Amino acid sequence: MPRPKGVTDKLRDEKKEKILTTAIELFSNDGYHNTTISKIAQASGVSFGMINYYFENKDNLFKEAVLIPINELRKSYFLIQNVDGSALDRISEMVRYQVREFTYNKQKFALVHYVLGRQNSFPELMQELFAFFDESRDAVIPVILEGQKIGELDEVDPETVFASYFSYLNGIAISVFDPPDHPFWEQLIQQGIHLFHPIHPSNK
Amino acid sequence: MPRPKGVTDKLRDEKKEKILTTAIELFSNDGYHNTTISKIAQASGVSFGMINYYFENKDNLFKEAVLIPINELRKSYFLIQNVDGSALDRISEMVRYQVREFTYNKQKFALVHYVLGRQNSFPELMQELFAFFDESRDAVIPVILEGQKIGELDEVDPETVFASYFSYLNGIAISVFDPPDHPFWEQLIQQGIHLFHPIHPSNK
Amino acid sequence: MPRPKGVTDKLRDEKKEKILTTAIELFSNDGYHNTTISKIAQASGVSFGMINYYFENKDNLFKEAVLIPINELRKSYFLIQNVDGSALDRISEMVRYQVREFTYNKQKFALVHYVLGRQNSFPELMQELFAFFDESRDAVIPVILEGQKIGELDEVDPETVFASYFSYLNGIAISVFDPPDHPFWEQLIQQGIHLFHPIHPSNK
Amino acid sequence: MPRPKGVTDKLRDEKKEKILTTAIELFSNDGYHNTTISKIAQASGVSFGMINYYFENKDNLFKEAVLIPINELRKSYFLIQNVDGSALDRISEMVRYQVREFTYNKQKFALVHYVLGRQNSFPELMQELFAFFDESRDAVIPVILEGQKIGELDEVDPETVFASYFSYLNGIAISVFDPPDHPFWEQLIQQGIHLFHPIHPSNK
DNA sequence: GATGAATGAGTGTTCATTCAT
DNA sequence: CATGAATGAACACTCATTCAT
Repeated sequence: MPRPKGVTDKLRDEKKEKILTTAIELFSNDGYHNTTISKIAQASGVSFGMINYYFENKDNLFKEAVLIPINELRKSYFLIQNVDGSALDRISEMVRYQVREFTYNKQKFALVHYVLGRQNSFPELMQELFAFFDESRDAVIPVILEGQKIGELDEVDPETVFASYFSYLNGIAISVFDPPDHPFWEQLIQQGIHLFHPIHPSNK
Repeated sequence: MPRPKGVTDKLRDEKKEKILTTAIELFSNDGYHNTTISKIAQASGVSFGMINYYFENKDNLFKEAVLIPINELRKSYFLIQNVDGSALDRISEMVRYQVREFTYNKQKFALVHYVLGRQNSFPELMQELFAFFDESRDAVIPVILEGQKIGELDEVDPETVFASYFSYLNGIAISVFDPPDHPFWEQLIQQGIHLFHPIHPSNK
Repeated sequence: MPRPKGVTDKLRDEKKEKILTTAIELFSNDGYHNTTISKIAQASGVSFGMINYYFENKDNLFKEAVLIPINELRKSYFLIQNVDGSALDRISEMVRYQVREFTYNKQKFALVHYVLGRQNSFPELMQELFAFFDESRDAVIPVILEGQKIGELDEVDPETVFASYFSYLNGIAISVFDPPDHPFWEQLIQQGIHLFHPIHPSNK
Repeated sequence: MPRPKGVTDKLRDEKKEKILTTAIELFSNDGYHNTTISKIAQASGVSFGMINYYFENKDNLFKEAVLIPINELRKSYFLIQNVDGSALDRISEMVRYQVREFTYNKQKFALVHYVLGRQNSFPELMQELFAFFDESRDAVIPVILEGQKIGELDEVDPETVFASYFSYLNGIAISVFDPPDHPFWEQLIQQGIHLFHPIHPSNK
């Protein structure tokens, strides 16, 4: 008697999940080519035939794997919309949250940077990343404008502010190696906020 | 009659040079594994066998190739020491120069970021990069301190300032895609300087 | 209440039948290796697992599939024994019938020729084909002898005549590509009869 | 010092030749899929890497292999044009030569029949085979017409005669298994000639 | 009986490395 | 020095077969 549909689906999803988690880890540590399908299979406790069974081929697996951190990042940008407080408060909250995210999940985002560095090899994923950038910008710029209006932020071109912050985030992800809870990160958070040109009370 | 020693050496160096230039281009465009030795041979007009003759093996070639942009970056940081003007002037000059460098030679630095993303695969190069970071910091921090002393810069921890600027530079290299001469870059330069906390005359 | 034996058997046979029909089509169009079990399953609307359940393994399925056209051919040769008319009439009838068969079912016989071309791979099926040849010869030669006796056919070695006709049939099956109802086929039928050396009235 | 060009080329051609001969044998005995590249490599005393080096991929090797017997057949048809004697003499000579060829090189032609049976899989080779059929027809039909004109042959549609002879040849290649020098072949040659409708002296 | 998930042997292909010339 | 032919390890992918449910 064949397994009932629901059970199969759940098993399937759990297994896919496990494979993807492992794949993200290996792909970001070792790169696309040094990560073989059988390594992923072994590390995720699945027979290597199943990888192709679930993901069709290695490229597909890679794409699905990269989309996961991209979508997590995606969510993080919208945090700014669902938080109480003034514009600057919300920006600070977002920066703090994202820097932490990037810190604690360095590896995961390494995968995104891998794609950024191999634009020619993954055009579809690049599209996804561009779309992600646009969405993020559209989420953040209104808050910047609001902050400038109420005098919390200096009037600097919001596009520039956002692009520089976005770059900064990516930059610390690839070039800072301090361990997650090091106090240094708090200072990097402050520098991130600083890119938004907050007006200090004493300067008002 | 054998060629005089000097002439042979020069030929040899020119050929190595040519191979390395080509290798940097291919490695950064296509990644380590998609760049085959025979592609490099063909693109640099050198016979296939010579590449191994000159560089021992592919890994060596890659390492030598990556060291070139690293060393160019290295030089660029010391610019700050050989320029006239106040601390802030020198910092501004350096930021402007480096942002331009990163912009015009995006590809070349992509190679460095490739290594940053593959720490496990290239431990020796990582050492090189860490050393480079330290040297750069040691070159820039005295100028920051000087600027703070003479009241050009707000007193923010210099280590933090440098690390954030360094990250910012890398970040724009991987995530900004505007063409080199786009006016947007000027604004990104300003944001770079802003990370050093210059005190605006009006605030003084 | 279990199904009555007869009903189950019938279902089973219908399913096997359906699988075999599909298998013949796919095997002859695409060859043994390009025809996968799951393609057969899908095309015949049977679940993947059932194919192995019914046929044990792929090789068995192939063998059973090839036997079907062989047995159809087998029947066609005996037609000659159950037809009225003179020896030449019966030969003519057989040739016409068989050429048509080969024409209309080119695909089906392609499977037999596939085996003929892969003798080493299917020794058992080759035995079957040799047996078939012998049976066919034994059915046809008496009629040839009869025709020669009554002066309808020239006295040529009946073994030779049969072997050449048999080859001719196979030959047109693999090398003539005109569509089934093309008038050209009638002329090929005449050439088939000609191999039996009929004595034309005018020559008598 | 690199090998002189001529020497390399000769070595290369000899090796390609050896590989092709082996490939023809294996492909015709075992079919496309049961013949692995490493089997070919082993049987021809070449490292398996060389096969891809010389032939790019398995498909190409197969194509080159099939073209060899096709081109040999091609030549054999033109024999008819370069032989002395009456039309019937020349036809007889051709039939004898070709039947022998097919007999002695059964294996080699099996490859051609393999392609004939897998039309969908090898469309380019099918084009080649159709072209070959047309060329052969164009070589033989004038001789048939000549024979009919001078009263050596009965006036039967030359297209039909040629097509039936062509089929006959292919048919004996796939369905007659007597060893090459068996006297039976002589009789099969006679049946081949018979398809051209020679007028026997006694009937004239 | 019936299903399709799971397994892993087998193959084509790529490519770094070696080495004869 | 220079060349490119030769080798074979390594990998992605396919698919027949098994078997739990």
